[in-house]
Amino acid sequence: MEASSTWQDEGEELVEAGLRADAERNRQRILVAAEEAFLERGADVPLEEVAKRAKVGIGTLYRRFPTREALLAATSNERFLSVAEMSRARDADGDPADAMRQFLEDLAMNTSVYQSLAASLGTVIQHGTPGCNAITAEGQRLLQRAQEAGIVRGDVSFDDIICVVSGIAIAVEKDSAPASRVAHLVDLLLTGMRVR
Amino acid sequence: MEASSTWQDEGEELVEAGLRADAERNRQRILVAAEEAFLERGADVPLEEVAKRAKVGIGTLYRRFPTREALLAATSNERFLSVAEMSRARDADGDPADAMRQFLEDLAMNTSVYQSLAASLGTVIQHGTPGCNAITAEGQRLLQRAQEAGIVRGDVSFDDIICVVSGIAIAVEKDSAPASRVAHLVDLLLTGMRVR
DNA sequence: ACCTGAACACCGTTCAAGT
DNA sequence: ACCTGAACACCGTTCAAGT
Repeated sequence: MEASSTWQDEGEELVEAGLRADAERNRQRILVAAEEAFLERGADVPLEEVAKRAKVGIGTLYRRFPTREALLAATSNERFLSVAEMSRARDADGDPADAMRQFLEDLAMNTSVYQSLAASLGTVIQHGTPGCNAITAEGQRLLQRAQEAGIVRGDVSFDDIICVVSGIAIAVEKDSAPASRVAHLVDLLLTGMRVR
Repeated sequence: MEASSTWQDEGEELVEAGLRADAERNRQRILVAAEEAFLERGADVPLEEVAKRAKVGIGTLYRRFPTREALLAATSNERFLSVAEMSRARDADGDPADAMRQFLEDLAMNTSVYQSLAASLGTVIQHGTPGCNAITAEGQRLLQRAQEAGIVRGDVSFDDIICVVSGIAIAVEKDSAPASRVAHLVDLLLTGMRVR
């Protein structure tokens, strides 16, 4: 998945290596337009509308983002990066269990920013963007540390967690009080993971 | 949701009341065709193909099943009924915790029979068919008994359960070893619900 | 009351022509 | 190398005409 593309961090922006200047400019405009369109109309918004908002031809959009998931992964990139970073910062001086809880709540909340993004979290998370990689790395790190500390059962995998977080995010998309429901469901999951 | 339609149980078959004989015949053929098509091609199969297999006009399909979810609820009806019935039978002489575990595993497995049915479990379950009602009733009964016995936390709702079961079913749809994974994830959920 | 399928609308995806 | 948008394919949904 996107194995051939490489990424460069330039300050806040994510830039794909080796693109001609005009192509990179178009790419950024597509990302901005997609973010807007996803927020207003959900992850199912017609890609034609994204192209129209970005003022590029539909072919250009397909050239950069061959699938809807690739586009979703790209627009989620910054959000995912910040979730991972906040988690790393928190974990330095806090309780591992609290760090895990907060990480999962953040992930679930950030997976329900667009209507119907949650259903494809499992696919999106494997897209190899820096944000996706950061989430995976941080999640696995927290999981391993918690397991070593005996706080989490040994038979729980990161995959299991992603699956249940998807379920939580799906439920929350249709919910009126997202935040408290997320907290409740994450609590359920955490208790489930804890060794008896 | 289908509030105006009434249902009659006639042996194994579910028959909608007040339909002309030819209409009821068509309805049954749509159900058979839909079941086949969903199994072979997933819950996303074009409705035109279902109509073609049933040898009815597409308009007839829309007349009986105004939405895809209504059709999914109808084809899932027998499966859901049998899940609820098996659960009731089991519960009579067994351990309440085991009854709950088996019920959740059955529900998750039967929610992943068609590719991409799981994503709409939350919507489908509210469709008022006998099967959906039976699942809801049985689930709530098991939950209440388990809570009264102090086996399950008091702050868990049936909604919470449906949500996590959806997540499990979604994960399992894409999985190669469904049965064992379902068991593992249900175990996680159950431990989560248990009072500490 | 019910059935049919043509007609319309909408969206995804490709690709020939152009810079 | 990159962009464009017409063209094609496909699917959902409605509705006038028919039994």
